[in-house]
Amino acid sequence: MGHHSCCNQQKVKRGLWSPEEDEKLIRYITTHGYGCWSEVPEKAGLQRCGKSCRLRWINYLRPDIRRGRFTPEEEKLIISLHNIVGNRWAHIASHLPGRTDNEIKNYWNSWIKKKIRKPTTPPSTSPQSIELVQPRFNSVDQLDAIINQNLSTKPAAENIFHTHCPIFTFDTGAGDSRPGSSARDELDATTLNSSLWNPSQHQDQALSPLLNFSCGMDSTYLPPLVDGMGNMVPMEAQPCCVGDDGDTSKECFEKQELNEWVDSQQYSNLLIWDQMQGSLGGEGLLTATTNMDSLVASFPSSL
DNA sequence: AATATCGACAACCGCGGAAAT
DNA sequence: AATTTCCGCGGTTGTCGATAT
Repeated sequence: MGHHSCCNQQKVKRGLWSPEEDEKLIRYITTHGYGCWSEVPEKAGLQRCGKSCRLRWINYLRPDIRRGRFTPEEEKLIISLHNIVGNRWAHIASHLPGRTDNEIKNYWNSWIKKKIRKPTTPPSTSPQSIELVQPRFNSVDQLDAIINQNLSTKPAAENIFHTHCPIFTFDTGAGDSRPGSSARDELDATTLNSSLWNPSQHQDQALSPLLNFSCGMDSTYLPPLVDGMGNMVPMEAQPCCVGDDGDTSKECFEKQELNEWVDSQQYSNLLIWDQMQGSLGGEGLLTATTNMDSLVASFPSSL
């Protein structure tokens, strides 16, 4: 009974690692590599269970670990990813080189505490980073459900970026989506700028599709436009999710540009949600979701 | 000045599923 | 084919110096 625990040896040390233990583990892993954690303790001369060794190496000792405070870019990415995939820390960490799931999880939890501590903080005094996590339009639960369902029905999908469901944000034109700006330049440099998707078709810059998670992101976060065989898949043959970064989208919405754009698209499925409150304090689409809700509600349950 | 609380970080635990036997 | 072992993940607790009471 209870023998399934990994730490059932007689002499198992627990708690914080000493420098000597670190030394032993580093020496062993750097010379032998790792493949079987369960045999590491014995071979490295450590009174630990393999699980503890793995954790220590992955989260602290491995050479390519990245330390220090999160950069603003990393924070934004964490928030954006969490908005979509929730508490999938390992998945989020996979998009932040050198960061571990544990670190991100700790960071998020302490952040949430901060947020809960002062639920009614005046905007003038609240840090911007806290404003950024103010979500989002009221059907986000539906969004999560749809995305989760989509993930679970695609066996090869490791994460959302490896599904056949591209996710885009579009900026509404106040800033980086202007022609010649960095975001547009970045867009043009990606595979999105192909015969399948021509940004120049969208003369209204307010509706130009951008990379995931607002402006300035690395192109590696682009969802693939290939199927499982490596063949290009026409955009209109794929389900598509579109998000907005929120800065000036209310204005866009009021001008009906968004609805017109949506109507003009040929995606088999189109989902729109408000990704986060804009950095400029814009109210985003979450304040005008009449069409959002109907869009979501009209989704085929198979998606 | 002593103690309680906080916050950032480190580590542990059980679980589900993969891999091995 | 069934059972055991192992691995990775996410929730949770532990540690300890800093800060507040």
